Amino acid sequence: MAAPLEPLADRALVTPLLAKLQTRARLSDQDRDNLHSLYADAREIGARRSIIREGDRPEHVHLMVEGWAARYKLLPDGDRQITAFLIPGDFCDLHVTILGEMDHGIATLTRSKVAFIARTRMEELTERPSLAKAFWWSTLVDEAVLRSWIVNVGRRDAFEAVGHLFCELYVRMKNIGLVDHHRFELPLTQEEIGDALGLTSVHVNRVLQRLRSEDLISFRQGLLTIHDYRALEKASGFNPNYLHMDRRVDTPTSIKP
Amino acid sequence: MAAPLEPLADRALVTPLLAKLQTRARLSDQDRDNLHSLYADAREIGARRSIIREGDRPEHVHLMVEGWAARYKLLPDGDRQITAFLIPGDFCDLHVTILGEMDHGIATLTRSKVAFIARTRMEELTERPSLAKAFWWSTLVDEAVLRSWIVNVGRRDAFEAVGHLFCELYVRMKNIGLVDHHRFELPLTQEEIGDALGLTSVHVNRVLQRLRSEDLISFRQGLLTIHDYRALEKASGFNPNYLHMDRRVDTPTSIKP
DNA sequence: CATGATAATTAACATGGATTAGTATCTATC
DNA sequence: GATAGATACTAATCCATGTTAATTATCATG
Repeated sequence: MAAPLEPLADRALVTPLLAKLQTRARLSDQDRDNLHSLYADAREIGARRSIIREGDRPEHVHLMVEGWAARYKLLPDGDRQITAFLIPGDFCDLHVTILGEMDHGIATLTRSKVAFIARTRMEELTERPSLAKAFWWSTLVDEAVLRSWIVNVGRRDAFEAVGHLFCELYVRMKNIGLVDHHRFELPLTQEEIGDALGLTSVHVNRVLQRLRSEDLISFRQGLLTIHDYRALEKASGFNPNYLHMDRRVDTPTSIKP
Repeated sequence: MAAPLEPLADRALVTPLLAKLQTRARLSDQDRDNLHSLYADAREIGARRSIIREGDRPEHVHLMVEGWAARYKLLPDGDRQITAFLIPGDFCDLHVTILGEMDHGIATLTRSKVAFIARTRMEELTERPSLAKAFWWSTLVDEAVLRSWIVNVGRRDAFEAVGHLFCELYVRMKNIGLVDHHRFELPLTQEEIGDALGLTSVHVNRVLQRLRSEDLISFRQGLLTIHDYRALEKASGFNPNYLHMDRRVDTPTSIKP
């Protein structure tokens, strides 16, 4: 339960999780209080640290508060395939209660803040239909993103795939208020980008050069600027419909991180 | 509501849906009756017919009763990426109520029987916690399968990818009682296999030849026989853990289709 | 500021799978 | 059982991406 005397200021605060869930769901003040209470046990985790491993049966649900993490699977030969990038407001393992055992691992990419939420607390929350529905929506969008990644890896060439990934991350980051003037933190190495798209870091490098030479982006020191979003969208065949946000991407939002 | 005088014989019948959901969930007789009632409005659909298209806001949830279908996305250049094969017992679009608009299409591959279920009926059913949980489990497994496909397309070579797909379909078909002596109906053209794995039909053909020449499979006239499952599993790096079935794959089951 | 660690870049070469263009075989239909 | 349309199979060529490895840039830190 949330503390009884939650200050109003806290209610005004829009966390990434809240921003994300409000994309589609209408949430009451009490829903918001409940969501804020999830941050109670937020822990700092260093960069490149494991959050959960394949085979684990974790006691907690994990929620990204700050920083980036990746969901990945390892192959027998040591290759790694990243299947999702997790940004603030994303749950790492909403499902683990039902599936039992993790079939993949999750690790931070940057120094992060991760909220640990007891499974029972999660179950309490999902008894509220509004929150259950909001979480359900969020899971379904995750699924739609996975489908889109299959297309990216299966049918787009490297140039399109990188462009598409950048468009997706731009929209997702914008949705939680973390884009400023077409610019956002993208703390990924070229190898990590390659591990997400089934490419080598060498080839990712080639593609990035081309994206820069065509004046579509700047990308240095973990900051990505998209100079011409429409052109990038077109060059990569990006259509944001699968992210299921009603808001127009270009509408400025007043979300504060 | 199920008919009040459902004959007992019907209760004994194990449909693919029931077989699948019982993999993990314990279901009461009433749950089963409710599930059987979903088949009330089952319609025949010819091969290669659209079930839903991208952009649709369907009135019904669709459930595969017989036959095969595919979930796919089309690219601007006309390329197609299949993101899932749907077999009996699979829901096509459990999510559409919440996401609103389809971000991909679904079409039959063979002549099929598809149950049409009113959205309101679905909502009634999910008020039963046992069924809500069973559906939730099924959605999460679908998500795990998507992750696995990303690995398949992103990191495995064509030979491994085809082998991996065959292993997955073998386990899924076995789970709903449609495998007989390591042999099951796989009514996919080489082009459809390619569209699922990001390969051309020409290359799929080469891979199939190799799988045959290594005595791993037979595949003709829509029937796949896996001669050496363990070897195929090994050659393709298949690990069934992501399908989250407790049952051992090799345990014979008594399910009748 | 020297030291190492990590990441980005470049280059030379190798290759898996695409492309194209067939031929052969199957299946359905009249 | 003749015909047409799908599907399966084969072969030659090409290119996007992988591989390997060396060089440079960037970053953290004692």
